[in-house]
Amino acid sequence: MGEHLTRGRPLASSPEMLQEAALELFVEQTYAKTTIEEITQRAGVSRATFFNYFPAKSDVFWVDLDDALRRLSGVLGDHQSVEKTPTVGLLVVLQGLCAVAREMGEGRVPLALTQHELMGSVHELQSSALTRFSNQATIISEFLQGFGFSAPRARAAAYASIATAIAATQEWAEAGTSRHPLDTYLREALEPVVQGFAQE
Amino acid sequence: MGEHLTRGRPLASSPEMLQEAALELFVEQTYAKTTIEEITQRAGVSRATFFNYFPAKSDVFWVDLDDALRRLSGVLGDHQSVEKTPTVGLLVVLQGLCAVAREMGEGRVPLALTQHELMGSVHELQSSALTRFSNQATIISEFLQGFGFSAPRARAAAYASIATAIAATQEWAEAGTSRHPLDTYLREALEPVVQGFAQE
DNA sequence: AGTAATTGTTGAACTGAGTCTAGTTAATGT
DNA sequence: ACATTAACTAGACTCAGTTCAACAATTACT
Repeated sequence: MGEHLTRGRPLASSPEMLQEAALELFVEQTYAKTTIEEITQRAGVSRATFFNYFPAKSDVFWVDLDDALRRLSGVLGDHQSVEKTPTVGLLVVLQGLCAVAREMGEGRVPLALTQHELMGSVHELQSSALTRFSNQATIISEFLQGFGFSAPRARAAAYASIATAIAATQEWAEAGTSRHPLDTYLREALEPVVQGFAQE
Repeated sequence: MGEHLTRGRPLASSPEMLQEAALELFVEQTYAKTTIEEITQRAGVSRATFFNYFPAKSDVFWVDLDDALRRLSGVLGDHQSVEKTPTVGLLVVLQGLCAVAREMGEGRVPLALTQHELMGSVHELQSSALTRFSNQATIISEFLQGFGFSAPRARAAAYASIATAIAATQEWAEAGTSRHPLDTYLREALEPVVQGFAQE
């Protein structure tokens, strides 16, 4: 009995536990004033252990969004379409974004989206945000190259799509609770980008 | 004699001096391994003084680009056009970007552009990059609102334009020395964005 | 049962950015 | 001279993130 699924000493915590502890503290006393020490104390582990679960304090901010972005990558990776034209590529990206956005509406909404004002003030969050942008851009850019985009144009289209999606998401976040679902905002904002990069 | 233009103790250094010292060190031993202590030592002032000239170490990386961005803001701010339509607004932004890019070709090229690989690895640079993005986005967004864009669409267009300009600039930087001027890259990359957001 | 291998936890020391403050220095103005 | 202004400096401090060696808890093998 007591058989674990893995070898070695079992984990004393989990990303979820740490995230929960962190979120409570962020709410109580803001992100900036919360130290890793406090987070790990509340979760019942030591400071050093934090870094077994997250590479940086800012990453607890992104757990849910990172999930969503992984799902998006999955959707794009799995996609099998007959017609490999630029237009189709762009539409698949748009559909993927919207699908992920819709799923999110049902589950919990990433902190990174609800608290996006913090991006303006907290350096660590800015840094971690750009990392996400960059990673997604690479994925989408490679995806689009599979649909006949040249490398430069794929990069441009990927950057534009993500940036526009962020703009839309910020509008959505700022609109408060009484608003349309996120994917409506995404579709409306991205329409010109898809149009523009589809031509020719 | 010896009259200064200002009261009080005269400055012992300047942003340019510090930038120069910093650049030498960055080249000699990389950005990450260069400490503020070393930079100020080479410039002949104390560590604390560094923060009289720059809010953060990463800012020495941006001096030239910040200049360029200020010129862009100037161009947009000064602009007086008869026709205040969305299309014109977008074209003015594009022209502004290209003008600034052309001027840059003649002067010194910002470190932030030539060393953009570093953005991938150095947290502080990522953070400072996003700050610039955000500031420019606000400026361009407000500018576009003056041309009949709704606030959400202005934000989307601003984000898309800047992101695409960055994509183009990265292509240009990676193309090495034998390449077309930057503004050619910008025009080509931004054409779809302008097209897309110009349509009604 | 004993022991090796594996994996996670912990404390401790360290680096370096950024903040803050109290005290000093060099200029101008009166 | 002396007051005022503004910059410089040294030092202490906080905290994120890194590194490492010691230790603890589990499974696997014999």
